[in-house]
Amino acid sequence: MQVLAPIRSPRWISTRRIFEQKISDLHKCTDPSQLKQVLAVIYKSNLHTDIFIATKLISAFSLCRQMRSAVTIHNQIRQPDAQAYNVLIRAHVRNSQPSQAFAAFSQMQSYGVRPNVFTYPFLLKAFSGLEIVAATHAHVEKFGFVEDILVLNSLIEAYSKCGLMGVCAAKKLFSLMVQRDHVSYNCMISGLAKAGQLTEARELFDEMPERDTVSWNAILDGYVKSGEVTVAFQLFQSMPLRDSVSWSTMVLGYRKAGNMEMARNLFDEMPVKNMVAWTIIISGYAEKGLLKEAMRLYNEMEEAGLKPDEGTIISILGACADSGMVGLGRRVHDSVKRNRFSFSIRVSNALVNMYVKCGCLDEALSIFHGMKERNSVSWSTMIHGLGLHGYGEKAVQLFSRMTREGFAPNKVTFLGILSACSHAGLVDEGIRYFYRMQRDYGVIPEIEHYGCMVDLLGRGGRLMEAFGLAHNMPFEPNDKICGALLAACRKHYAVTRAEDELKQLVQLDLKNTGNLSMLSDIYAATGDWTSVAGARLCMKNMSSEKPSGASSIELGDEYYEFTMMDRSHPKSDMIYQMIDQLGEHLRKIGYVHTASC
DNA sequence: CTAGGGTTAG
Repeated sequence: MQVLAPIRSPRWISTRRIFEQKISDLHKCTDPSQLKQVLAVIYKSNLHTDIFIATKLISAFSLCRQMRSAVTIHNQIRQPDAQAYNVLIRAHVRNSQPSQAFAAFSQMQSYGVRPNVFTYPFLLKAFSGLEIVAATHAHVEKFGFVEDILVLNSLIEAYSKCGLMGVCAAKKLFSLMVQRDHVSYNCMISGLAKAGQLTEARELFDEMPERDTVSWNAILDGYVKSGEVTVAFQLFQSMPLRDSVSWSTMVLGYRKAGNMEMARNLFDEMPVKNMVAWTIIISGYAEKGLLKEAMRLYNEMEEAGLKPDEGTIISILGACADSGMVGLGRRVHDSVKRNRFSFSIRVSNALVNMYVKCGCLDEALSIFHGMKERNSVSWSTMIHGLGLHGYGEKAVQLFSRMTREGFAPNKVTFLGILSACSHAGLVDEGIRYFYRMQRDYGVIPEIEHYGCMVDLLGRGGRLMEAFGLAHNMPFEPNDKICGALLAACRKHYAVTRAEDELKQLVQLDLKNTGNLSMLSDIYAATGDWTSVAGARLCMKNMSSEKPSGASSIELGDEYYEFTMMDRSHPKSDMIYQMIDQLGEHLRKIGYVHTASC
């Protein structure tokens, strides 16, 4: 970094003014080791207690995820003022540490430092949840900032992120505002659009005195999020000014509608392609299983001199995980290493998840164990991953290690450990976790937890308990629950015993081909071939409405996806011949195929 | 202070 070049020895620094000049550009420094050098020089000159210099340093360290240094510097300020706290709060928010942000705010109050109007916008960014936003609102009233447009805009934004109730509160606040600027309108429009209240958002948009591009983008996003690409596109075409946000929103809209051609056309036409647009288009191809295109664009992006940012990496890795594209995943992993993009927790989590989902458990484990810092997502992902690969005992061990290291398991962690127990046949262990979850950790079971439990009991052969739980749980059974019950019946040949209950449950989701396929297996096991034919016919009729599950494999540079009875491959005749030969061979060596499973 | 992509759950 050029700014730092002149600061070579303490001799250069005679006065604080020189430092001020050098330090005003400090936030441009993205290399932690360079920052540490600067810090050393500053310590020598004993200027680290200076508020101005310290706040600059906190900002700079927080931008390259060096929060420990940022906090240390803050603690050494002699008499921190509101600005010093604001910077610290923003630093925590930037690094996804909402509870630390709140802690800083509390500390500020306990030291009697009065917040200013800039405190709340930062603070509110850290919060999610109606209660905490409402509490902050009360605080704002107590300290007499209710007239400030900056604070009110932030409150509207924060409220409208809290679901329908929050949007109501935001509307109320908005209507009571004496003065509104374009930001107030934009916050409100975006909030309404995100809550799906498009008509109201549109009305507000139409009545706005002045529209800049941000308002258009907010309403555009609303239409895209609710699946109205055509309306969005009409709006897009009538916009007076389109920026990269408008373009990328439209590209996302078409990707979501499954229209990658149109998404690609728009992407190609984009005057300035930024990281977000690249991310959307590459993840789109990856999500659809179009490995070559995804790979080609990824290379093209890097050749254009663009370095993927954290969002890009996380997004593409997520798409790789969903489609099993370990090749692209490795490619992304390589560029993370090459660009010395320090492995943030979220990037590492995304990598662990990708390797787990692509079947590379060893690589997932090695990244997980190499992480300097972990959060509950890291633990949950790894626990679930171990379970997925059949290592139930290891998952249980990791769960204990997680709690020993002071991480509170959340509802997702329990889904992971419950499914791990289920896969490994650890029935009693699983039941214990289900109770501990509620008693020791106050996690209230949701329908997914009941799904895991039904699966756990069912697989373990405790069918009646499984059915009992499905009947008595405080939720209506869904297709997942039915699926778990059907799988259990199929596995344990408990056809007649469960049939009545089953029929009742199956009514719920006849559209799920996976469940129907299991049902037909069960009929086959009892020799009820008429019902088998019925179920198969039903599936065939449905196949036009809903795609059935597909499997995929990556061989060399090619990625193949295939479904049941798939004949799309040019060599499918040969493939099926090979399958027949394999079957013949298996029969010869004594394998008996059963119609059930 | 306002707009776009983004890690854990069958």
